Amino acid sequence: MPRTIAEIVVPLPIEGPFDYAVSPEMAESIAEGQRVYVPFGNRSLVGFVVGFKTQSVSKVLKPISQVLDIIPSLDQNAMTLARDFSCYYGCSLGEAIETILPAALRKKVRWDGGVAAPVPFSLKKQESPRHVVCQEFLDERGWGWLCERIGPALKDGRGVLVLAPEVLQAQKIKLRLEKDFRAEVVLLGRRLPAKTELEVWAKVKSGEKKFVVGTRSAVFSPVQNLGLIVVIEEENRSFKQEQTPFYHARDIVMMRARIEGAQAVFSSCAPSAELMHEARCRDFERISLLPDFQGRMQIIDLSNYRPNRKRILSYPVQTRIQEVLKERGRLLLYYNRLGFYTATRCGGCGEAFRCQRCDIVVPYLFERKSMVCPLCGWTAPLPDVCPQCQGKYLRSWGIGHEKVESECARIFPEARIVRVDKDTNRIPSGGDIVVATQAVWRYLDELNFHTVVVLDFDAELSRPDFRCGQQAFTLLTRLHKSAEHQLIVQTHQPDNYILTAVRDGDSEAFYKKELKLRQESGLPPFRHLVEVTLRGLMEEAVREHIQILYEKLRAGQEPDLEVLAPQPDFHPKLRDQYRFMIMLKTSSLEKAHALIRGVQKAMKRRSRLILTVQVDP
DNA sequence: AGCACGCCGACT
DNA sequence: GTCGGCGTGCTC
Repeated sequence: MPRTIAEIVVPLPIEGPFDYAVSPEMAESIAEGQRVYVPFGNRSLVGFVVGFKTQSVSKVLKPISQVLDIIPSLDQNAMTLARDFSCYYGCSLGEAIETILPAALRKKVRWDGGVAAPVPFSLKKQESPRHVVCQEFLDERGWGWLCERIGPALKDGRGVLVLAPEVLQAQKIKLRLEKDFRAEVVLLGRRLPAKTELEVWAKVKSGEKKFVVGTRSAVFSPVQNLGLIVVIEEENRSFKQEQTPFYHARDIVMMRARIEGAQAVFSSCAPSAELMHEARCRDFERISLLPDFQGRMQIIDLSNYRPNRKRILSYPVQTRIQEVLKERGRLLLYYNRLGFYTATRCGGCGEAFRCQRCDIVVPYLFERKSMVCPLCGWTAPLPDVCPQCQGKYLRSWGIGHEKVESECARIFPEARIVRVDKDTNRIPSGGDIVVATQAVWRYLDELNFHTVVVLDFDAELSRPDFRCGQQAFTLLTRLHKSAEHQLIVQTHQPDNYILTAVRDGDSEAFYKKELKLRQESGLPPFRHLVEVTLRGLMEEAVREHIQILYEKLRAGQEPDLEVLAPQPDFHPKLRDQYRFMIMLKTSSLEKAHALIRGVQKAMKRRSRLILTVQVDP
């Protein structure tokens, strides 16, 4: 086909593509997947060539100003991935491409394609390889097993991509892989300086480097002849991008595996229920290398000990701590609530102090001598008098992790106590008792304890998040390993399925029950959730428009496209913005996105209201 | 997403 | 009489 007109998409939330005239001298070199610089409205943008045609419905075509790539930044596989991405997440193709490319290539820079043109690899693709879920800790055994999977892929000359949830882990894994395989491994991801990212990216794309490790965004690494994708700690929420276009690396792994004929290997001590369901439906190979922890876990039913809210340590736990200390054992007390007190109230007017920007009751941090908003970081010292009524009697209450620390100091005066929270920036050494929030997670590989105590298991289940059960299961599974002798859990619901599954080492029981609950509620992985969020500075405006939005969406409801009534978001106010959301339930994302797109177009675009769409939040 | 165009309120 | 607020439409 003569290349007289190019179809070009731009990285904006608008459907394309747009047609542009190709000058005769460009016609020779222009190709699909290239970046181009094009006039767009009254400005110019970096766009992407997605096709060619000889006729256009548009009367006047603007010419492409410049072709920015010699070798297309996006090869055939990347283009297919971008298309799948935009359909799945309901964003424009241009936005999808922008997320796939390294940051440096989103700007108007020429790119010559790196050192060498891609070597034409043999197109020997495995015939839909069987994916694997392995329940394991990355201990000697688990690591060995993983290496046995990576070795053959490398030997076949195929590319290998390894994803870890955090940069620190990715770096450690890189070193470990380099040592074990005596091969060069490159680290790739958005955290690198843009220039470095581009350099490494180019070497990967050219086929010069084919062993890549990285975090979430590395899932887009243009690894050539991709044979294997390994996902470490698959259930970790870091694999979900928390900004538009809110993609989940696991979804991208599955897309790429399909497009490129690669095998996916998921490693986790507690894989997500979503993955386990897919493993069952699509017949993944399933392996468990989990050690037997039978008899290590003890459940303390708090109902048996006169519930006293001021006592965070039940009598049997106190006794146990005393014993462990006597044996010179080390303890971890897990308690995921920051601060000394969790709230402060004026005795006069009864008002609790809230963050001005997020409208939540703020905890008091003893170490910082101030109230700190856990959402936006707003901080203020406790005032002497109530700003509302000038009352002098301010009262703080509620137990935070600092309070747990001070309780321990009082009850066990001889023990050295260390605290771990998100302000801690190194592995806590020493200390007989470590009091920690969820921030301790990143140190768990380095730390082992004689005994681990989960002080408030019920709190883990009280969040309004349908995945909190999964997270509680992951937490307990992980802590079970760190507790060399005993894991003690304080709870009011000793028969909870998560607790019993972990205690009995019966993860199947957990997945069975968890998936049954999800199915009954029509939640992922059985149906997709699409969350439409509207946010803005004026509460009334947001309320009013979420209602309008709801009515329009509801008009397009279908049997398999359920539109739920508007609700305040999980954080109804965040950094001065009010947030409301509407949830759609469907098994067809195309349907949901089509409906939302239509409604968005029909809705008057009100000033300063921001609408975001999230698939499976 | 930007940006221009266009229609109604408080100012040099 | 205008400056400028925001609501609306368009971008090949």
